[in-house]
Amino acid sequence: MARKLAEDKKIPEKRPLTRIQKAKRQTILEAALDVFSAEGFRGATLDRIAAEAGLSKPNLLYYYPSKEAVFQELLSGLLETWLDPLAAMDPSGEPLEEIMAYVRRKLEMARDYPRESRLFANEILRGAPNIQGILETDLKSLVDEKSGCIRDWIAAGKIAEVDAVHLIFSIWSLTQHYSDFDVQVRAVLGHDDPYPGAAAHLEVLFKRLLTPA
Amino acid sequence: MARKLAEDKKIPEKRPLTRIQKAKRQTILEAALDVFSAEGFRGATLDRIAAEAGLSKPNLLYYYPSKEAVFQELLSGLLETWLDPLAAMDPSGEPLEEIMAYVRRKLEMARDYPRESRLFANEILRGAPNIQGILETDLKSLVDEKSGCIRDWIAAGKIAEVDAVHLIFSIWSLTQHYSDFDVQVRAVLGHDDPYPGAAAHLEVLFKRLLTPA
DNA sequence: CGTACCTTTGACCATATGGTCAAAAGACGC
DNA sequence: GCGTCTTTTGACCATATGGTCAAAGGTACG
Repeated sequence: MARKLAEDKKIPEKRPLTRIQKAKRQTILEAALDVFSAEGFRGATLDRIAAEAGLSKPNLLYYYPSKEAVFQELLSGLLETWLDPLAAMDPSGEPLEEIMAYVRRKLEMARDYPRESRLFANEILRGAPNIQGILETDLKSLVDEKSGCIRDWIAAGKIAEVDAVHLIFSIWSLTQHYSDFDVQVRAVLGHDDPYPGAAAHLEVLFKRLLTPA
Repeated sequence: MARKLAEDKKIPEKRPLTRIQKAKRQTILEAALDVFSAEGFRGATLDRIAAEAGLSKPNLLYYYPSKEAVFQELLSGLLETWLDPLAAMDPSGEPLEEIMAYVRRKLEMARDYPRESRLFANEILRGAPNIQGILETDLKSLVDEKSGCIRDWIAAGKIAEVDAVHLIFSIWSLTQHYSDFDVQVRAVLGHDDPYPGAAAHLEVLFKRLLTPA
């Protein structure tokens, strides 16, 4: 039967995926997140992802055409979640509080979504082969917008003078450090939960940096 | 010929390596640093490392018994270099200046030795399978010592109150971010060199954080 | 030269891995 | 119960890759 006008391979190109298909794809992505974030792209194997998802390898490949396809869907799906907190920074809010809220939110994400954080770290470390374009367009324009907003706050004397873009980098690096370098942090800190201390420290750090003189 | 009393495999177990052997091993490590830092452990192949070093694969394996051996020697060889700047922090120096010097030194290393930085980042991201022990012993005791020193400075009123260990984490993350996340930084910043801006920003950040009230 | 050692390599091997395929097994509407 | 479509799988393939080996090519030194 000619399937619509689709250049299909496996899954029929009917617009709507069935519930079941969506669910299975979700299961696969979940398993893939586990494996990719722990082993990196090259280190991850389809067999392991399939096993983790409770499928056979050919069955996985029925839902996604290739290992790369899984990885890329995972990555692009996570990107928006990842940038959400920055996008949520409100130009009309109270400046210092907006920034502190962003810091807190970002640290919570590091704590609650370490796999996502590591997946990105991995991709960027490798030179971002899959998302360089997005970084240069979507990410850049988001940062441009928000750093402009920060600059306005500075000009209005609401927060102390800082380089707005490097401030954003600082927030990223200081928060993600606690997920990406988790083993190192824990090795140094012993077995206590690092996050309460981290939260308190970042609170101090950014308040001292940003509170107007 | 019975070779000494050695459980050798390839290279004879005579204590001193010849000049030539040292040189070749160095060449191999240099090539390995290139490849491992760019592709990660699993992504790197012996063929590529050998090619980069100008050797055949069996020849490389004559100098090192396995891929893992190359990686581990590389890693442990770099560790001390990597921790040097922290070790160099002088308890009897001028506190704020000692810390700022450490920050500057670390940022220079991020700029000048990005491969080393990425190699470590990679290893830690994977859960530090090869150096967890070292982190929990050598690294931990170095950090314990230096954070004690920082605490003394705080008690003496020389710098503002901060969590000493998280301060050290902050220095690591803020500086290494510029090498490990280089593509991202450059994607956002455009094509200018990020380092001058980074240096200025970190100067401001740590001075505001640490200057006593 | 000769000999004893060091170095290098082409050929080869076993395994891992991404991916294919045809056929079996379900689902579902009738 | 039947026919059609979707889903699943066992068997299989090509390639990549870490690693071995025996033999050839140096090298140093008497």
